[in-house]
Amino acid sequence: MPLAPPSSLPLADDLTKIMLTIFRVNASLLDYGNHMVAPLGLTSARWQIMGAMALSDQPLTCPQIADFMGVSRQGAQKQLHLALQDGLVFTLPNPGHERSPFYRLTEHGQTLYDRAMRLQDRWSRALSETLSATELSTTLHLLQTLHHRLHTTPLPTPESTS
Amino acid sequence: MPLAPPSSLPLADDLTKIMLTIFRVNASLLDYGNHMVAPLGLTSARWQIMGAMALSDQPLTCPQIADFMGVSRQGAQKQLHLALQDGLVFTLPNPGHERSPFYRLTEHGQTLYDRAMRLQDRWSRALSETLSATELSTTLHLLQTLHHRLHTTPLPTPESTS
DNA sequence: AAATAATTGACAACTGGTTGCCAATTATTG
DNA sequence: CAATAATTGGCAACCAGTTGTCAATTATTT
Repeated sequence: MPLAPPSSLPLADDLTKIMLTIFRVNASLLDYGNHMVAPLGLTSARWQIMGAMALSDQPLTCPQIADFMGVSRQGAQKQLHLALQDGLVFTLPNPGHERSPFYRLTEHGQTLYDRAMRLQDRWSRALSETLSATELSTTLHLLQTLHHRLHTTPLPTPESTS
Repeated sequence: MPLAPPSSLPLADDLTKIMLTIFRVNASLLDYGNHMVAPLGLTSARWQIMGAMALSDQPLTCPQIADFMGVSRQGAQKQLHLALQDGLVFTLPNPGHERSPFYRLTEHGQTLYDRAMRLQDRWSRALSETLSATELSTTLHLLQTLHHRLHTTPLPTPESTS
């Protein structure tokens, strides 16, 4: 996905440029997200895993959180351990599974999450202020179909010399 | 940047959703890129750094490559060392700087890069086939302005209780 | 009920990126 | 020309994520 070769097809060419821009925007978003919640003592990763618990009415286990975040089980586990250490989260015994407890936000964690959410809200508003509504919804739509297509379009193989 | 809280403003709401989708698409792209070039013995990171050298007519130093990639100097350095070990790249003495050599693709590296480029081209075509041209260009445009706005919109601070 | 399969957490190793510090080189300035 | 500042590479530590292996628990099948 890295660099933009001049393709013959304008469609594919635009798509390649979109890919590259997505990489850059993704990096910027992570970066700015990190800076934004840093004053709260949070990181983007910490914030994100807190979101899984904040948005669920039921207490969640680690694998459930991983699924929700679209991340590996061990990735979620790592962040949960760190969140435990940070006092953002505590465990509840899971009657259905001895070794796999539920995780919930502590009061402190909930407070920090709420403050992070307010920051995100203001940031989003500021950023979206001068953007066109139709462009925004078109973009959202295309990104979603792109995401879907990514999971259904087979990868080209080096063998096939089409 | 993590999760989508119901915002009152539809614009900001869409933007938040776009952010989340960007994260997912970004992850998918990296993932698929890695799978695509894996048969060539490459990774996305290796491929990307090769692109910097392939697309430049002049030989480049590590800091130049880092700039081009939008990555830290040490990040580029790491990949260059690995690319050296892999025989994808070799160094040329830099008359202007004793310790900072030029890097260039080896023949093998160039061959692999060309093959990766052909894969990327076919992949892009396949992916873009059913997408609308206007949606693509609108999306590209919005992502680019978003990227730009990210670097000009100040972060909200926890203090300001707007 | 017992054997087998799937889920789960701990641990370790790895990729890819960051930052910070140091020493060497190069550039700039006085 | 000498002092100082900036650039550069090497090294180490760190963050965030992945995969793989192992043992323990839970689910399923026979």
